[in-house]
Amino acid sequence: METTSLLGYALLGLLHHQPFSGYDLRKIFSSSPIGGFSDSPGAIYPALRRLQERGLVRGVVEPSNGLRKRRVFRITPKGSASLKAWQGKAIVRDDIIHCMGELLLRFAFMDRTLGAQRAQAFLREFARELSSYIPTLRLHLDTHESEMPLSGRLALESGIQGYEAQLQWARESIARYERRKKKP
Amino acid sequence: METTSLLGYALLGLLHHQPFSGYDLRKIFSSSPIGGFSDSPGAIYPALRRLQERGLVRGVVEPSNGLRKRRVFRITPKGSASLKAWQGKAIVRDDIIHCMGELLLRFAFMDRTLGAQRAQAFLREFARELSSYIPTLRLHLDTHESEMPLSGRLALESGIQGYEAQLQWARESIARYERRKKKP
DNA sequence: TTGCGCATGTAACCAGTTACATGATTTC
DNA sequence: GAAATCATGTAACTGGTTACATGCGCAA
Repeated sequence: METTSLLGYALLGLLHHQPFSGYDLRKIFSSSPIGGFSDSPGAIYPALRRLQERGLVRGVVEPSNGLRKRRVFRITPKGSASLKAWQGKAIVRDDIIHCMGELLLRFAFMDRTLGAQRAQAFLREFARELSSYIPTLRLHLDTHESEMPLSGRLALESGIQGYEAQLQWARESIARYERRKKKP
Repeated sequence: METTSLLGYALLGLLHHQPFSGYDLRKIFSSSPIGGFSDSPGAIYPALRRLQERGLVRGVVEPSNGLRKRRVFRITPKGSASLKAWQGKAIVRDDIIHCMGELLLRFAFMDRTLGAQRAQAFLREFARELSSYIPTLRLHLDTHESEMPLSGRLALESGIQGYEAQLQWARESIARYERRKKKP
């Protein structure tokens, strides 16, 4: 079974917007707070090669402004389909617990791939899963409070408040899409 | 250079509190929302073996209530020292960006290792780094707003609000420690 | 001519994932 | 005697980290 790593999808998401060289992508990762991916060549170049081997991107050497030749990668139709399939997957509780960063990454490129409609639907699903999970965390905290030191309780509390902030963000974002639809 | 993985430190943190078998630790990871570690045997048993090889824990076989023998692990003085050194490290911006989960894990066991005083100091450092980082994120969002689709802006906004929630949590937690000091 | 910024890569290493193997004891 | 639970482990694979290697063009 051939799977794509989170880094792979991040690359696909960026390449869906426009073609980039490996070096460009490294700069993007090092200069912007996207996801927190490493900008090391040992991560990005092998990842691009894997995507190419699987036909999701295609790199062609282009001699840029007199400098050293750069290999510019473009996403293929197959790559675009793979990206959209990944973004469109249903959200389950386990994603909330273990893959929050992945969910945000899926959403980040969504306007330009699946469109505003689907992005809104994603946010509604996200909010639904969050609002069903948060009470179970609260319950866990209440029932195990006595066994935990203050720092442990607070660490758990931090997680809960983080989820609550995400939920609030999701609701505000849905409203933002609604407002934009009225007057574009 | 011998380093300890995040999972390794999580195990040390739990074993600092009391001895556990590998199976106990698996159950803890699968039943509680700690960090989001895997409860798979392929992760935990090798991690325990590595800790033992480096003298940070010691496992002894104890025939429990007639069931199959269990190997119970205890933290060693060297393991305890290593745990405390890790928890006591200075917080830098890169920790905020790339290792937020690690920071929370460091804090979660802190009452029982470094004490309430040091835990409070940790929270103050944490709040200081957060409050210096958040404005740079806001700036980044403001300056790059035009190039990003709505979903991209919102994803970044989500990160910022998450950090703000953490900051608020840290301040409340500091206050909680203060209050507890007055009347224990 | 030294060094820096652009640009691409490779190799050794390591930890986590998945899946499988094993074995004892209790319960139905 | 079949199944469930307790309990420990191994092996193949994969992807990211770190560090190193290389090569071009330009400016000091």
